[in-house]
Amino acid sequence: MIYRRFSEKEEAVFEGIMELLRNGNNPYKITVSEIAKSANIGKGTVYDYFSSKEEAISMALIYNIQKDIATVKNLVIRENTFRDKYFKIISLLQENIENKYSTLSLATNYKELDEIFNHDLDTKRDPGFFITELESIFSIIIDKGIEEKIIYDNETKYYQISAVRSSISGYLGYISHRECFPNIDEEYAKDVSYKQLIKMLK
Amino acid sequence: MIYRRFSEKEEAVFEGIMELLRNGNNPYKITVSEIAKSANIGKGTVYDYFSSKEEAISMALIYNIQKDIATVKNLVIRENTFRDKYFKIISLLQENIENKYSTLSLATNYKELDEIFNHDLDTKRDPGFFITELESIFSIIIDKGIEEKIIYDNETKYYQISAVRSSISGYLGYISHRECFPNIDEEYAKDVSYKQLIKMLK
Amino acid sequence: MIYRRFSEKEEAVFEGIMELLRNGNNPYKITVSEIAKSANIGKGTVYDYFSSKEEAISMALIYNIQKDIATVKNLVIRENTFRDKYFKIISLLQENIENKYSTLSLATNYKELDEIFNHDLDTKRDPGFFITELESIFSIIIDKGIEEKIIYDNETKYYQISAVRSSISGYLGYISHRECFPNIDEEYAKDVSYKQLIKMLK
Amino acid sequence: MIYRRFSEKEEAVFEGIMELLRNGNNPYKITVSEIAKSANIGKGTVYDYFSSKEEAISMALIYNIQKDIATVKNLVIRENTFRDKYFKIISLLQENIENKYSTLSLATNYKELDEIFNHDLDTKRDPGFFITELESIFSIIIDKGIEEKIIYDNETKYYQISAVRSSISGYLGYISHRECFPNIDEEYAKDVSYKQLIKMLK
DNA sequence: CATGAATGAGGGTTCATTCAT
DNA sequence: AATGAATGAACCCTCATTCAT
Repeated sequence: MIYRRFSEKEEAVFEGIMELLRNGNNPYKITVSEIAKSANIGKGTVYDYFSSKEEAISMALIYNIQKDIATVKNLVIRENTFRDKYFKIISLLQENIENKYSTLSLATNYKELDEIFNHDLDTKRDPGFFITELESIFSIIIDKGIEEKIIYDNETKYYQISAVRSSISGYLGYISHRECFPNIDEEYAKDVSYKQLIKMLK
Repeated sequence: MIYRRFSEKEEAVFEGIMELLRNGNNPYKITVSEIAKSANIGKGTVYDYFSSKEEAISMALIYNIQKDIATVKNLVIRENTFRDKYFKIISLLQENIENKYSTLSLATNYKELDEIFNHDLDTKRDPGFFITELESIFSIIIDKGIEEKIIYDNETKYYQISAVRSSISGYLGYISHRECFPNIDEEYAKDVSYKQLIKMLK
Repeated sequence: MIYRRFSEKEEAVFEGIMELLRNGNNPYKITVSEIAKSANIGKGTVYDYFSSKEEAISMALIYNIQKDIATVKNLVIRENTFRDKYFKIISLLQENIENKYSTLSLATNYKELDEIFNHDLDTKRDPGFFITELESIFSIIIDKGIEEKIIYDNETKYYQISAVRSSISGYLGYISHRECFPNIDEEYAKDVSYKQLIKMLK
Repeated sequence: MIYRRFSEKEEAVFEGIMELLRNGNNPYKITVSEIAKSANIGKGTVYDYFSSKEEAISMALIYNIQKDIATVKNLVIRENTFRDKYFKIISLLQENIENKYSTLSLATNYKELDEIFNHDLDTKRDPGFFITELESIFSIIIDKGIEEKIIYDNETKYYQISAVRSSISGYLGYISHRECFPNIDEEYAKDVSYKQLIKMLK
């Protein structure tokens, strides 16, 4: 999606913005002054590298979504079994969500980036980039499951991917509203999610 | 959550705000002038009924989420079979999402209401209200499925609810990113979602 | 200055305004809502009797200055000796000043009424009304002093009046900035003022 | 009271505000737009140097009171005789008062600065600063009078200072309401004031 | 008469953006 | 290249005034 390398200043701006978001700042309310201070550069410098505040924030988010997806992919690949891979991905997504500002929940709602920030980026050219990336990770997991014969390969690709998406969403729904499930602990919720995934794919 | 009745002007403001959102306005960028114009009242009048812009928008959203959930519930109850109820709910949620500004996706991310609008509402007192409401609808569907013996009752309540949430999320994921699935039509996606639900609960 | 009688509502407004001022409200910041509430009448009613907020406040002030001057005059006349009359007037002015909102200091700065409230009143017609009134009280005091032979009658009228004005101002200066004179008590300051008056008129 | 130096822009704001006041603008009604225009700077720039309109106005007034008192002091010191010093101070005060917006009458009513502008300044820390400054000038005059043996040194310091304050107030009362004294010319009023001063201190 | 709901002009303040240094 | 002082458009909100009831 964004292929070129970024200059030191650009990355400083990205990191400054993410720092602000991680500290609980509302992305629609952060100011250029705050960004500049957080990035340890002058306010005018932001405009030497970005043509508007919206662009800077949009690019910072996309940059981080990409980075986070890449990280998730690497760590999932590194796990050996189907079960470990699945538990890894839901743990990573959970971490991301709990990190106050979830780049990855933005990834699934990336339309917001365009609509809310009113800044076009390249989503027009490659609108499903993030989804595609995520689904490639899902594929890796499914392939492992088939290899391990834990799940069958008797459904369409769409069905399989959708099943992973569904079971993950189920777990993330629990995480996002844990207070609604006082009797359910994390372990159990993970097990339920895994069980549902297998049932769907058997 | 909000139990009292609203005055004519309050509802005009709510409707004005929803109209703006439906027309694609960014909720973080709409101005009091726009709200007043859209509601056909004077700017000052907004402040006779709400103490701030944030309050007006927050309340408009909550009001509409409640209304939309109630509508969904009524329409789902009205359907006769397990299958019809399930297809009804995913169709209604789809409609809501496609309406440009989805109150119900806000319902599942209602924390935003607090955090982004910085306005407390009553979510503090009853934070899981919307989720609880939605899950009561899921329960109705599950009960029907059990009654029809299409699904079994051999899993925990949490498992059952979570299964509905998962399979719905799966379908909504398709809807939200249809452009990523050029070969999949709506009918098929619905069928997949339904099949996954049944598999999880068998 | 204002000769006609005032209706019940008009006096309610006057009293409402004075109440607000006595409670420390800034006269340039009180609102019509506050005035109406303080006067226990509807906001619209204020405009049935006054053509603007400025007029209401101006008239309230003038009304009260007149009332206060009349009170001072009566109480000064009632005192029997030169000394008692002088001590009476400075005590009354002191009370007025210490009452948070001094109508009488406004009287000597009545230009403010016009300039600050931008409302013409009748000061154009009778600009020195208050001053003249106050000086008639000073005259009464002087006459008594001459009668008692405590002071002589060998200076011009202007000189005599000016002497009273000066010695009173001297005392009020002390009252207004008592914190600057930690070692001077009220009694002593009054005695000094009286002594200065006599010296000027001997 | 305010010891630090002011930047060019700060002084521009001060001068802009004073210009507005000298032109008869009500200090409670001047707007930030007017201030900015009068100071030849942008509206936003005011807020780079002052945190609110009230602060800007309060500081402008205090700054000018200080400057004016310092000027008065210098010019009074420069005069050689008791009589010249006294005539100098009343002339300077007269000028100040006639300048439409009298900083020095504010000095004697400096509580207004706090109360009316609702802005704290340092008056809390040093409430009598202006009064003390003025009285130090009065002292200079008195000392000269004693040196010249025109007045005696047989009264308390408070009495002496109070006498100067009184006689000055007497003259300023004439100036402020000249229309009430159609037969009295300025020269005569000054002579009366001077005579009263001497009588009080003999 | 009396009211207070409704209005919208106008105010203080913020902040994205520019540009001289 | 980097800065931050300066700007002014645009926002939220207040409140004097009106007018239908």
